[in-house]
Amino acid sequence: MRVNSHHDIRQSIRTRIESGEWQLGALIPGEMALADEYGCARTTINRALQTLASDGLVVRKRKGGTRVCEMPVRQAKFEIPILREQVEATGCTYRHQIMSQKLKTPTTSVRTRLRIPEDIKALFMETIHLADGRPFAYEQRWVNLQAVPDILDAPLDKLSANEWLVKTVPFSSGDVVFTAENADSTVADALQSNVGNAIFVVDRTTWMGEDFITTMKLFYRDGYQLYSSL
Amino acid sequence: MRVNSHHDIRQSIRTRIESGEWQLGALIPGEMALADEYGCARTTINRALQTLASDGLVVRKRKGGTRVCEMPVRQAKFEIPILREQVEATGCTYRHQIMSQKLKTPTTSVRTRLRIPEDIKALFMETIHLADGRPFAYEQRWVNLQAVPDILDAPLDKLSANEWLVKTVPFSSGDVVFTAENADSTVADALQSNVGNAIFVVDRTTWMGEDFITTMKLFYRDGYQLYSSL
DNA sequence: CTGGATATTATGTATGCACATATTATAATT
DNA sequence: AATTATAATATGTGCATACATAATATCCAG
Repeated sequence: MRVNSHHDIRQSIRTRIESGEWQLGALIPGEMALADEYGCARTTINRALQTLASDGLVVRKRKGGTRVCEMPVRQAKFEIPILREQVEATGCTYRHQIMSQKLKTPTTSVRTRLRIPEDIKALFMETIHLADGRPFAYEQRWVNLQAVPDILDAPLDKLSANEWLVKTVPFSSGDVVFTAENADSTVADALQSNVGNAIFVVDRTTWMGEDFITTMKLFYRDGYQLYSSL
Repeated sequence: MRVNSHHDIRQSIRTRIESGEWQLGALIPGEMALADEYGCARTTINRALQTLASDGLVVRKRKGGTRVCEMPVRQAKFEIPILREQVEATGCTYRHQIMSQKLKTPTTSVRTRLRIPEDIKALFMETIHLADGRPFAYEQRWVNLQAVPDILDAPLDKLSANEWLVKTVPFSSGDVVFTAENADSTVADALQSNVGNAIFVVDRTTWMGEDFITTMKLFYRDGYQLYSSL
């Protein structure tokens, strides 16, 4: 078994940090010293430490040396899956149903988010995503037609707007806001739930470079849980 | 300006991918070819590509070459801050108040989560976290005393259990579940809210190696938003 | 004592080289 | 034709080296 791979060394150093061998914020030995200790080249240690740094476990500074991160930031990470995949992952059959789809003048808030001029219309659509025929999530979406005019020709009954956009504009950036809201009658109706029920809501805006593409609000069915680990 | 750092090259390749120069799933030139094109060593290209791979932008396979990721996974990432910091980041003054704190026999569900034997008690506490004197979040927490007996000696009125645990067991792992719940009378009371209001809830369990340390449920005040970007 | 030039130091990065390893393509064998 | 060796190939990794860069320490002049 190779024992001098940057991989092994990284794991070893990680363990030593987590075991408390070096306190929070403490300076750990320099690359030369570690290379000596592990019997490898400085390059290898460097690589291991750089990885640990990008993982947020240590902080490195030229001349200052490497020290254990003072306040190890707990980062939760999770994937934002396409709804189809999210549903199919639970073993259910996915289907979606477009409730409405029309060109409308966006509200001021949407206009601001998507940087749409005042007199321009945008595509508004409501979709229900179903798992085994039961409502899984209700989606309200605005699409900026100036950014993606082609969506009007897309077969949105086959492929959800979400999927079409992911395929068409794969490398967009975005932001996400999670909230809890009480269902109003529209949402309760769409999800076959009751008015007032607590609904997990995801609000997402997506852009690519200068083009603001879409903003949507996703209301998950009662009891939905978003799981993550840290 | 240096133009041959792996950093620059990585950015360049990233841009070329995002611009669509190489389609989704397409094979991109080999390391040798790119090294030639950029006029640098293969090592440098290798490093740039490895970073891109760990970012999930490309997939690399020995002999298979490097290709643009078929299904670029959207990953949202966010930090789980200490409540004090979260409150102070909004410019408010943080204070917390312990409502109750006692040794109790945990419920079956908690016993399972924390791997506590049947006849052993655990520490249960309720805390209200305040921002400028107004309720910000209500916390229900169980602490496994077999894992961290010292918490009984901690000045929990000065330092919240959360902070004490982070300082004492800094490198623990955990999982997190986000949900929306309707406030019951206990929660509504603690948050000075109304029964039935939609509450954003975070449920978290933390362990370190084999030791299960704590599990807690955090009820945020009305209108709380968790923000993230992708 | 203070400000600023200078040396020192730990990490950052690029390179050439050698070899390892996984995977595919091809050839040899049954 | 199917199976099994073998070669070819792109990436993975380690090393020695050289130089770059940022931050600190030191020393010297005023």
